[in-house]
Amino acid sequence: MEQHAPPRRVTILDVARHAQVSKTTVSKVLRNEYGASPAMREKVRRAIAELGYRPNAAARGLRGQTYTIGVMLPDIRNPFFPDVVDGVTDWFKETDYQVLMGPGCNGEEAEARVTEAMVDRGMDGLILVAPVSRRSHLERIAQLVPTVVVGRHGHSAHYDTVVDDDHTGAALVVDHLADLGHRHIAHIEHLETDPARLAEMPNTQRAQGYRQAMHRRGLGDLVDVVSTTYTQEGGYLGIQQLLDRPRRPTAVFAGADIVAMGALDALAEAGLSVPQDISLAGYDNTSFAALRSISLTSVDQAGHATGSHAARLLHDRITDRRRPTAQVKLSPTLIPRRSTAAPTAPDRER
Amino acid sequence: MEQHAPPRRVTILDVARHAQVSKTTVSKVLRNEYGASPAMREKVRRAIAELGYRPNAAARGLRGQTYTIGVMLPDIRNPFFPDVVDGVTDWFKETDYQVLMGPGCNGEEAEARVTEAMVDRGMDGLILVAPVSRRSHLERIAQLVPTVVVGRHGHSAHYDTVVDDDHTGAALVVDHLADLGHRHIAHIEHLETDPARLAEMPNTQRAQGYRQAMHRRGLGDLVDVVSTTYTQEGGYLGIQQLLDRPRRPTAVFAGADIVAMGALDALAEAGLSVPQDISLAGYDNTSFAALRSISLTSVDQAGHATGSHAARLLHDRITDRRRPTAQVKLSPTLIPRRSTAAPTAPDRER
DNA sequence: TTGAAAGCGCTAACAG
DNA sequence: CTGTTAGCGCTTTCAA
Repeated sequence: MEQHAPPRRVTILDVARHAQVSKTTVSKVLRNEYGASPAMREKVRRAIAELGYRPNAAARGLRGQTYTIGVMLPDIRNPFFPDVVDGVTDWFKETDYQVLMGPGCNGEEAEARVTEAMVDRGMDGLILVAPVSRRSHLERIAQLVPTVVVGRHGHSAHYDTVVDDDHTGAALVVDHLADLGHRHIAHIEHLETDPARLAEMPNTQRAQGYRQAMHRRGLGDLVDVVSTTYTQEGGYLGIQQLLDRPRRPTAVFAGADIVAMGALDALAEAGLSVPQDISLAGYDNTSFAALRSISLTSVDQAGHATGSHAARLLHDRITDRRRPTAQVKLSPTLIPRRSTAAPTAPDRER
Repeated sequence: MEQHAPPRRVTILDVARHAQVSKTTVSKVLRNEYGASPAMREKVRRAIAELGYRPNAAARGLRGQTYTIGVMLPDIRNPFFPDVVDGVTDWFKETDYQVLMGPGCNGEEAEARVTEAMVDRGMDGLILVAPVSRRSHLERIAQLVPTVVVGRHGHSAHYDTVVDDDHTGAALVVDHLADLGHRHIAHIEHLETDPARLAEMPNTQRAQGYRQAMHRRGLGDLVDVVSTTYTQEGGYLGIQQLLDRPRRPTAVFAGADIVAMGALDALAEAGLSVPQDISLAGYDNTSFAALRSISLTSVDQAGHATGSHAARLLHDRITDRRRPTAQVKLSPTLIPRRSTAAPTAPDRER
């Protein structure tokens, strides 16, 4: 017989009654806690299955944990982030935790809103991917709830970090291009003005790595940086500026694949072909870089590994909140493709 | 003097005491409910600000609402979905609701896990984007919590739907290609085997729309469908099969932009250029279709509008759960680009 | 219009 | 090992 009354949700008390035990025992079985005999466990398990019981997360949260992990993403359009998210969710897949994501939120205000909302909802841990918020806000959040910050250099006493070695990644690109014979290698960077964030942002590290590598290769005089943003439009504008130079670069290192996309647009518009007229490299090794019709040389950041490291660190911190913080730095690798080649007219003058 | 003790969170009771009113009054002000004088409201507002009070969502959820909307996405890698998410979040921006997303989960099992988790967390409403779960599961969820299903045809008594008119969208592509002079127009579809879902899936509608339009244009004999999947690889394999045909098509309608991406790969590999040797059209009008180096003719689905319609419907349903369900169908538009052109060797033989 | 008090479903002390 | 009981922070009757 179907019940047409509003189907009140099964509670822990229903399970207890059905299994003829106390709420406490059911609760213990639920959390795999010590203090329930195998016989009891079995009875409870059966009752849970028979009644289709599911614990109410809000009620749990009021006393203990919510078994929820919040992941804040800066921009879901950037195809690098799905890899990180996959790394996180795969790691937590085997646990009782559920991962929920805060919607793409570039900007301090939006970030604050999302992180506060996650704290309000009693999430057990937060993973903040490439946040742009000022340091003090990150610290404050981390003091309220276990937090791991991904993609931001520098270290904190309150949160763990996972970053890619952007400095080295940039050097990989410069070395690759220099090895091909390029000398005038330009870089399109994301302009960071806020001094508080400056040193911590990956874009800064990449620009710095570029400069240092250029000097190391004896190309210090040819350092040529255009400041725009890590967006498609930024790449488009960046190329326009570079093409206005009295001496055009023979190769361009775009700080992100998305920038390279816009750069490709601008180059096509200018009637220049890649890599014949100019070599182009990106950063992030997104799936679009791999497209045969684009075939963009790029730096692979191991997004999946980044995500699983972050997940593991977060889990450790949830388990022991006073453990000293850790900083994980992952090494990127260069993926050479057809968008980079030796310069046709050897750039030997100077 | 800084307090170094564990900073217990400010509760509604603290606010009440500080404002010298009752918890009830504070609660009413919080929810903008009727029954508090302007003077009281002001006092409470000030106390909230001074104490930096934020309501505990878990506690609220135990009695009333959690002010949380869950959005389930099938695959965050598909660049169409960010538009929908933006539409949703933009709509809810002005409200007290917070949007949280379930991580990309292709497959019934993963979908069930995420939706159940959202129900467990007492979310006030769910938006399921292009779910693959069987109908009965969707109905069950919708009976537990207000739900809007996006991107799935057919209608339900329990949930509202927002879909794009995929049938018409496919026809737009066929007409466009036929107008250009193409006759042998092939289609790469996503194979759907489950009869329970068959008619409801957008991919089915697109294939059907393609067939019908071909007949309408008197090209019924030339209908040519390859069944793979809506993935990059699906597009790659699809082209390989089409090129093996005794008579190759002069134009290909890929069921999704992501499929067209893979198709471009396969075409490049085969040494064929687009649109000189073959015309190619996609579906979704993702930002990558717009890239000048790709310039893919595609169908725009108005993802942002889809999202905001879904948000509005959900909000309406949360307000009145017994309102009859609504089905919103949005009209797609064709965005012609350089990947489609008149066939070079007119396909006039028959 | 205001406030006192009773829960919501669960976990954590503590008693048996 | 098991059960009783007291809250967690909020909303919601229901009196005053």
